[in-house]
Amino acid sequence: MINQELSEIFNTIADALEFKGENPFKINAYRKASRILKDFSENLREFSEDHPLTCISGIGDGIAKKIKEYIATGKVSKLEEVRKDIPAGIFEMVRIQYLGPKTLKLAYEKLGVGSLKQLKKVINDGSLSRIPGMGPRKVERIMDAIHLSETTQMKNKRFVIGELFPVIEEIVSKLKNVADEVVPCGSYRRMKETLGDINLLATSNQKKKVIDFFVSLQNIDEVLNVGPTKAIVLLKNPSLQVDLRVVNPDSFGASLQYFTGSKAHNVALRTIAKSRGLKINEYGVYKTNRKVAGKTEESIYSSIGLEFIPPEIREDTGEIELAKEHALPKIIDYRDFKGDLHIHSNYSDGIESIAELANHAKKMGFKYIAICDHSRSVTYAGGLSKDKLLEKNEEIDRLNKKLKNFTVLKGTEVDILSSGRLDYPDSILETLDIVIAAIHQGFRRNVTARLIDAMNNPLVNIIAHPTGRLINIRNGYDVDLDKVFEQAQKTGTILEINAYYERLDLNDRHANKAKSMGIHFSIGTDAHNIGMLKYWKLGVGIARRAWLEKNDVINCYPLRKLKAIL
DNA sequence: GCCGTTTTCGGCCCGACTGTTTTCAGTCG
Repeated sequence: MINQELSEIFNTIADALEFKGENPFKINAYRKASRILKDFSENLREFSEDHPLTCISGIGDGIAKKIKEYIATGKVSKLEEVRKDIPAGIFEMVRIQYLGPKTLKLAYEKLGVGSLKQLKKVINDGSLSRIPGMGPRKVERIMDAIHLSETTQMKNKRFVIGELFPVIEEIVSKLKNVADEVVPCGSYRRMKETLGDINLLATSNQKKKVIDFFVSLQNIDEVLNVGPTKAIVLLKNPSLQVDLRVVNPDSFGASLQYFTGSKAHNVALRTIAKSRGLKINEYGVYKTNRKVAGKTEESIYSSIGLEFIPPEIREDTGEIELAKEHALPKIIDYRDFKGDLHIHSNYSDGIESIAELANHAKKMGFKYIAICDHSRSVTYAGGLSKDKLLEKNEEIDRLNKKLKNFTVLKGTEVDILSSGRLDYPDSILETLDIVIAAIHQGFRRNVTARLIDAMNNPLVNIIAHPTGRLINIRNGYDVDLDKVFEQAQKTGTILEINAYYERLDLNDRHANKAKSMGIHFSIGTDAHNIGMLKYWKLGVGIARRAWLEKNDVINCYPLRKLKAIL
């Protein structure tokens, strides 16, 4: 993907300039561009055809020119130029913790170190620690970091957010024994689909006590960093970094804001504050030495004239400009969610009975659920024969008579076969309240055409997990999403945001694009057991990141309106 | 290299922790 490639190129240019000791602000401009392009929602090649690249905030004439050069020629001459006289090994070593540009430059100039192999040599023979400015402890730290980077292969490894739910929950509940408040922040609070680390914020007037407790928790492999208000540890299993910051209760809002990020969002906020003669840090907002805000997160935003911005959209992708105008859309709230529309029961490959699922969902506060078991061809997942499906319908009818203020919808996740046909005839689909069509086979066979055919059937309400990707496991189907979106727009077909944590499909960027075309969405956990129902929140999180509003998501509709749209 | 509710020039977020220093540089988030 070209965006990714350009992102890496500008990051490497930044590394090179940093090694050379050039203007830090110029370096920062490249880093910023790298970050922007990595998360940019459109394909840059196509985007550049009908937009000036400089309309992207953070991309100016210089970088725009380099992007165009890359599109035209497949290379960026600036990159060739700056890395010409730097050994290639430097670019690998700079990824290792504690090996920054200054340290690498020192080792290069004094000892000619240009590769990891050479670095290890000067560590082992003691020459590195004899350089002025270095010392035994610094060298030891570097040695550990090298070891870590070689043994764990966790280079840039990001964890799927749902996998970390239990890990976060456990640490938070333990910390609550010693701290007043404990809140997970960072990309978890922003509901990104993957997390690189865990950031925890605690409030307490006895900070040291909280920190001491934290660094002595079980399951800690190594304490990387510990001070009076902050500690960083490396967990054993899973092997990831957890940062804890402890502040006084009166700084809670400021710290929450600071620790939630994103970094780009925070930098933009602090810049606005500065232009207004204010200073934002993690303790509050200050006018010279007087604190003017900090207790709540809302107070931080209002102190610099901004509307409150929900965590999930703090990515500096236009939310700040709208907040200045007090014109942010009212994005879907977790409380708007009325029920899960994609659940499997023990009729196919789920664990629990429909009654058990219904009772549990009702306790969770849902108003309805849809039971959408697999269709007959999906034999490996216990797909239902026609007769079995009709039998299931009858069971649901009986159950609905007994349930109060709760409804089970009769559904299916019907397969779109390799031939392009649906796995049930229309006469069967007609007996259902909700029909989700999905591809589980033939991932490379005319996927786009098959999806379009399915959408042309008026009995099909929803397309499940439209791209078929599994995060960190496999790429999606061979599908042209633009065509799928066009067809969904034309036919009024609803697209699923599958909330299972390995899918999250559509993702935030796709959903945002589809919304702009007026497409509606349904959120389904694809739960195969009761424990998976809780991941509905991930679906809403993705919807929020996609800037969807209540009306865009059919799970927010009361039952009558839901049935009407189906 | 980017950007503009002081500006097309002259700024560019802010602080914690570590280690090597005797007041601060480097790295990280």
